Amino acid sequence: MEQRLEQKQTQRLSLSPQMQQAIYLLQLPLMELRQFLQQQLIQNPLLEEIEDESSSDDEEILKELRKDEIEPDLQEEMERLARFEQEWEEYFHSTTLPGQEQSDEEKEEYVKASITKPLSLQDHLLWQLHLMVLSPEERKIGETIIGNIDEDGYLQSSLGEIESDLGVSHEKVEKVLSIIHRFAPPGVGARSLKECLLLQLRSLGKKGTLQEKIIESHLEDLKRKRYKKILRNLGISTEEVNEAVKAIACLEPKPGMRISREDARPIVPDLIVKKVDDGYHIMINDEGLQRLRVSPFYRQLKGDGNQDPGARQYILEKFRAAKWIIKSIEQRRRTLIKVAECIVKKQKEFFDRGPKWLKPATMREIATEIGMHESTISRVTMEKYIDTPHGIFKLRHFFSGEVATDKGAISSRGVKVAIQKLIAEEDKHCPLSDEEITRKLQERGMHIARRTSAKYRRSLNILPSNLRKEL
DNA sequence: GCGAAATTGGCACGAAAATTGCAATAAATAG
DNA sequence: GCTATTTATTGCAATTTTCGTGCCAATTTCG
Repeated sequence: MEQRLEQKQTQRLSLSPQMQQAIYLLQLPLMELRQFLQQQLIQNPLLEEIEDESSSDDEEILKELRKDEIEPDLQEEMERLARFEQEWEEYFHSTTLPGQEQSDEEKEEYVKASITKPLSLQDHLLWQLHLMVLSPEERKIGETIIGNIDEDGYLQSSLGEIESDLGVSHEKVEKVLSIIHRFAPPGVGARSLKECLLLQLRSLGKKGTLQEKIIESHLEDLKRKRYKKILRNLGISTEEVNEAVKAIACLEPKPGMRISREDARPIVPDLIVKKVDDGYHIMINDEGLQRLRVSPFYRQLKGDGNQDPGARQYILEKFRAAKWIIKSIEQRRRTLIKVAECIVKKQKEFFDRGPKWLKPATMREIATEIGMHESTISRVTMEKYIDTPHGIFKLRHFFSGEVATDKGAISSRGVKVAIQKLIAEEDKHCPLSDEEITRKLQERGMHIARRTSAKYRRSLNILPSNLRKEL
């Protein structure tokens, strides 16, 4: 075996910490940007929020970047001086040295802590448990059971594990579990889908019904739509099966999801597109976003040579940080608009005619068009939403692969829309197989493989043909 | 109930696209 | 005019993920 020593020369471009932070700001969605700015307002005394709407024009902010001195009111000045002295004291006595800012982890922790956590399923169940009259032992068992319930609402560990962990009898655990089974949302604490559905039926007062019988003994047949087998075995009519199946379909297979859905936060779009006479107007949604400026008073202090060198150093540092934040926000704004404008231009048909008309597009294409790097596009479009006349979409929605057709390329999303339409129009008693769907698409000039149309169908949450078949 | 045909989906593969970790330097400006 | 300091560049490349497809085994349907 031969051993060699090789020397390799590579060239790398690296980023300054400032640039990295600018990139970090670029990828923040609106809500998180608000939190970041809030945090900066607390940490940096030189930053202040512009409250007066009339002076909050973009021009005003840009002027702030150039430094126009503004005389503050005397009273205000005195108050600020008092505040500054106090802050300087704190700064001087703090262990953090200039330039040695909080670590990223600390910042992240701070942001995490400042987000109020929504009430989880567990909190919800514990609250109900504490309303019950129970012995301390039963309460302890209850808490352990609830701790083992996943977010779907199912009990993840076996009763045996809970018994041995707590050193209590099987009967006691069974008893507490049966209490939890009566909690809301119905079906919570079940160990299987069957138990979950039966619990829900019981809570609806439907004990001993046909629905219960079907779940009890034919759940697998029900899943696979073997209706004929069910009606043969139970000796019932097609109508009865149909009715029971409809009722069972109304039950919630994942009861825990109800709670997490209730807690789901509304989507706040970062961008808004409005139709105007000759095209589209794109706006940044900065509702609730703080407008910042460097405090004119501190700016004056910065220029004042008769101060303690430590104080001067502190002000200079905070001044730079404040200026950088204001500039980065402005840069983020410009880039976001630039990318959105390019997307709207490229997807004009989508905006004019609807979701079906989405064109294929990649980040690389957009990047080349606006003269930026694709990694920038990736960061800009990360977790951001755009409000369009056709609804709110993720910015990423406008990027999709292409599928060759007889009349040029169309987006894969366009093909999905076509599949959806084909299935909506099919004969429900004799649904289209993936092979047939593929053939029909090819007739329409869309050339994709059978495997691909099957994957598209699956991504649309559409069941295979045998499971779509109705009686 | 059997066997052939039809259907579906897991796996693997290669290509393309997207994501992520780096931690500079030339040009402009201030002193 | 020289030196020190600040500013302006949203980039490059390695890695990871996604996508489209063929193969093939498992499952379902149908006669």
